[in-house]
Amino acid sequence: MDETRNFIHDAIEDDLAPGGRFEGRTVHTRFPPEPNGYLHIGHAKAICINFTTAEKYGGLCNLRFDDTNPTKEDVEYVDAIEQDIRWLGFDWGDRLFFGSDYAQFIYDTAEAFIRKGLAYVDDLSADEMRAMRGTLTEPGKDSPYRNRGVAENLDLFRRMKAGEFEAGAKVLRARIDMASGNLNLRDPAMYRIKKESHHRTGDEWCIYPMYDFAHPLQDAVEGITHSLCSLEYEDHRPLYDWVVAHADLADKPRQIEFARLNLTNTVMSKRKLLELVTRGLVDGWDDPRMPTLRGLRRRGYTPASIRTFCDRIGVSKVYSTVDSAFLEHCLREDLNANARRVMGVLRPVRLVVENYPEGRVETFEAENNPERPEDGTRTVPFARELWIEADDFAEEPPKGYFRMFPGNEVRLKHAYVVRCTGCVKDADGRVVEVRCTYDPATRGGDTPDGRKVKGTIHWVSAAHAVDAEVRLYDSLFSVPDPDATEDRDYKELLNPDSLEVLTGCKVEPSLADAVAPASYQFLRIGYFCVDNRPAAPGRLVFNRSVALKDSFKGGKG
RNA sequence: UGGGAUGUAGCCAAGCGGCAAGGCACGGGACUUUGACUCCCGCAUCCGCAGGUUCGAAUCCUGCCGUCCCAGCCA
Repeated sequence: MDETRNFIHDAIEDDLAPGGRFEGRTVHTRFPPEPNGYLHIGHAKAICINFTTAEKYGGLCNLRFDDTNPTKEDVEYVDAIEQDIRWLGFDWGDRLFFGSDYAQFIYDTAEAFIRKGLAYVDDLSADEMRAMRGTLTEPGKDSPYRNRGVAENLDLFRRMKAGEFEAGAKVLRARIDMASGNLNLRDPAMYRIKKESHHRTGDEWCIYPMYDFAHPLQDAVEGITHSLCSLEYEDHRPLYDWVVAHADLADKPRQIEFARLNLTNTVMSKRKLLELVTRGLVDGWDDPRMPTLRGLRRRGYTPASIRTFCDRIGVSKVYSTVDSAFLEHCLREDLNANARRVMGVLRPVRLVVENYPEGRVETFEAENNPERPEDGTRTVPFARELWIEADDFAEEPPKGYFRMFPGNEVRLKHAYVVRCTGCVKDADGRVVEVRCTYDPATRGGDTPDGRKVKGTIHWVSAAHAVDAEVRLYDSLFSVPDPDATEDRDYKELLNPDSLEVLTGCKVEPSLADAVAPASYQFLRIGYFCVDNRPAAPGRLVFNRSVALKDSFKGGKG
């Protein structure tokens, strides 16, 4: 983590250098979510950047809920957000803050701005204000209330606070420059009237500060040195600096913007994610196909894999969309190293070992993880009748196929080498049973005579197998960039095959008591986790986190 | 002549005047009791384009082109 570099680190090191803006200071960042929705992988990037940047320089990172708009925010999200950040493994110590806690301070600062002639109360309606703001290419016009005296402004502002005016009747505006090329500087609103209960301050206030006024003050009060945010705030930086410059505070935090994360085959906007949930297009915020942290968690993503991902995608100011395959790669890397291997048959077909005595059962020791010998072994039972993957048998093998087909030898992982003798089909010609004979000399799967057996397949003893439901997930959208397709509603681009539910799957008995959040590698298939929503007693549900890579390019098996 | 950013491989991304890192994806090979993992090899004579400065430019200068963001009393 120390060797990663980006332009933010460069900027911080300049600031810390002798003569720099923050020479001798402790680097202090913050993650400032608005409690109006669940966190997603895009937030994870911001969380990682803020926490790891502070850590890199021996600094601190605060968690601050940016709750300045009572109409959109809810306490229910606060807990969820805290949980998700903790789950990722970050710790804000005792530095949990709420923007609303600074309400009085921000209000006092607003009065100070009024006294300095930097703000005025405007009676214009929202529509009138918009009409007078000008356009991208034309300057705006001064409001007729722009030159009210300090005393009148102060009086009006206090009466706004006292609740004398209805919502929308008046706003406090910064007095900057109605002709600025930067629209954010055309006398932006600083305070608006909202007669609504706030999730923390209740009915104490009926005026609430706007982000542009509140955020820089919150940063400054907390002693934030580097306020890291996304690119769309670049245009707001002059305003941020303006507020900070005129506020009566020693600290002058520096805002630095970076590009937010986009991922292929998914959407990241809160609005769209919310719509997917409310329309029932997914199974809630924690649907394993959702890019929310809760969705990823339920999918089987580990905190480590997400942090590695965020670390490796880098930080820059270029609008970018990262290939989801890279996120999957990071998950496989983590799970390959840490997930125990088991055998599970998703689409079972019966295999009968003709020369194996009926009723006989023997057991084999199977390694739990070849990448971690210290994880030891487990016992798997073997008998005459087994389940194997339907895909692992082909009456007429495609080119390059080296699994089970008549006459071919294949190894049953950990057990014996068997030779396929044929199959039994039903009236419709469907294979219902595969037949084979085993070579007793190959116990454990070795070939004492040194002969090569190319194929190795997984299996489960029919008599000992445990039934399970397996959910196969794929990408939520069938196109790389659902947001970019303007001629079609993004909901039409949902991948119809993003979920396939398989019942009657057969897994080895060691999985009988598996509980979330355990992850396993089902040999030769992929990584699966126990679904973290409570299943009916005795029922096992596995979610596929990500499939194993498969370099077999032959025809369908 | 609105303002602010940004263009390095299919996708991320280093690079900061000395002769194009790395990862993902992809292709080939080795190994293999997972067609996984691992390991090799390949993958930008070129850095949006055009000029210029320089012994030397992706890095500096000029011009052009493309893309993104901004007209909430949202954040």
